[in-house]
Amino acid sequence: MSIDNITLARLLDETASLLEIDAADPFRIRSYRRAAEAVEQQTTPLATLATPEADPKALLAIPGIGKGMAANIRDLVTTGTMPLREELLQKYRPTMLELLRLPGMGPKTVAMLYSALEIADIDALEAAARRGDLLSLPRMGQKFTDKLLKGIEDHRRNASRFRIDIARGHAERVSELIRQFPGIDTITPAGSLRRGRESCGDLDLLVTGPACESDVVAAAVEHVATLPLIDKLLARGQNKVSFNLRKGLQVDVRLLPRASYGAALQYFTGSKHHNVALRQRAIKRGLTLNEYALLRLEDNQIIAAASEEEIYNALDLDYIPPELRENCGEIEAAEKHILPRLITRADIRGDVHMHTHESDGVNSIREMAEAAIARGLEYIAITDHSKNLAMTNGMDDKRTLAHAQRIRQVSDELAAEFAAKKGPQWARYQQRLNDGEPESVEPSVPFRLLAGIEVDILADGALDLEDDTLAQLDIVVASVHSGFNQTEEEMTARVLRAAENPYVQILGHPTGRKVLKREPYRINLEQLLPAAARLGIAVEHNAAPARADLSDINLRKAKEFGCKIICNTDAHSTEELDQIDDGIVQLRRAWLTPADLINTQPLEAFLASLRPRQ
DNA sequence: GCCGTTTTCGGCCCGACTGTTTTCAGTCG
Repeated sequence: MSIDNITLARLLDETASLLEIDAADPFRIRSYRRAAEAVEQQTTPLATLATPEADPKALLAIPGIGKGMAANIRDLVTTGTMPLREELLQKYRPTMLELLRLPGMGPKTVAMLYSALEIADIDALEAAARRGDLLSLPRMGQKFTDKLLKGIEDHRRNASRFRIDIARGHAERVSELIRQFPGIDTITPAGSLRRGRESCGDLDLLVTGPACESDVVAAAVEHVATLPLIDKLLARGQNKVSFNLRKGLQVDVRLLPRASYGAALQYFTGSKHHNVALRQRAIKRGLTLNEYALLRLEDNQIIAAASEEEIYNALDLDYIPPELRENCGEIEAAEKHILPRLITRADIRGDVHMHTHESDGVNSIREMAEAAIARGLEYIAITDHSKNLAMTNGMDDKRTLAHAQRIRQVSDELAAEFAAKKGPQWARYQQRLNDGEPESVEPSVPFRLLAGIEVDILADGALDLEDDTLAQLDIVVASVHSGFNQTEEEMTARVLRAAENPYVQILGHPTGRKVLKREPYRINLEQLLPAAARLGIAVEHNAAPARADLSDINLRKAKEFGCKIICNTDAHSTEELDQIDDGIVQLRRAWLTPADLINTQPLEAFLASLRPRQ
């Protein structure tokens, strides 16, 4: 069993932490961290590049991987460990890495606790803190001990991160309360939420407006520090407030004058590595970048500060969208003016995976269609569950065909209304005109509903409906919903067999991956994606964070293998159609353009790009 | 340990906050 990139990255990152505890050269530590990040971002499994037969230059081609790190990676791949790591683990204990996750605990403190009291894990630390043993150590008073005990408690209760849509919900609730203070104009979530990471460790909210100017900001800080939803106030400075929400999520609020808002937004959006690279670039130009401004070094003259665009432009770069700021080539692309035109919501024309109350959805066919029209879509497919999913009231062959007939009937009704210049499409157009939307154009084609199915892939790879039934539908999405206890090989073979069925056009949520939850099943994408590309079958990027999706890395893989990629919501209600935004963020992080997705095409072209029907 | 438009050595990003301090080290983002 070969080691995967995520594990490889984790081992390198742990080595960096051990080096920190060992008080090693900070630049050496940084290079281990950078290597870990680089490894995590790779789309090809490094285990295949680290074999004796592989081209030795392949690893060196990755930025941040030099001769030494390549040797480390080869050791990790062949032996599962590496000399430096083993040496450090002789000296320290692996449980010390967990101590570093406690708030206020850094490498120096961990090292000191180990040498003074031989404390190497959380239990021992807690016991020592309760006995008052820590008070005898330098720079450790009662206040530190109390904070540490609370930190241990929080850590035990909730050591996990928050899924992006949950975090965004919290951000909106907090923002609403902050906005009640007079003189607050803008509140922007920064950090990993703005970059569209799938999960957030904490929330960064940047606030600006007249009330944030430095001479009056104290009152606004007071307002934020006393918000009713604060569980525990963590820190409070001149223009910064940190607190925990009851769910355990940490929120950092910064109140900033308008003049430096762009610099702050840039700074706190990150990522850390992107910012480091940007500041290095600034220095080479005789400038320095901090959270207040881009300054000229010689006379501290402000070059740019109010907007991110100004800052990037002053560094001779095109504006870089937050989703790309991971120091993975975006700076070079911005310099050469070759950043991709990333997908936006307006590019998505169709959504061909959703459910109604015929199976486990909550809305009717017509309601889903009207909601899709209201969101500017041109076509959708209704794909309710098939019979194997009894608990969702899945449909047998007969019900499937009857349902298809009703879907086409609604489509015809809407088309008739459209022809008569009535109905939801014209209503939306009229609404947009009234709202004064300049780009609003008269709708020219009627909205279309496609009759589809989300057919179940059984344990042996067969489908649970007859081919004759599938042949009479417009869209067939096939997905796995049961039998997750199979091995990776079995699961891959199962889905591949289903993909051989000529009526299957789309593989629904192919990885079945659930963010921040245990994976329901493992599948070998290195086999599945090329096969899908060869068969002309589309792979779905499921937009819903709550269910399953292709992460940005898997999306890049799918593109590299030449797959047709489609982004669907798998909505079970009209509101869930908005989850397309969560899917788009991942597409953007993967550097995908509208041309990389097939449901950015008008209906006829979209249908033509699907696998041809028999 | 990495890297190169100050290149094979000598650099490598920046500031705020906290707790325990009388000037700062450590942590954090």
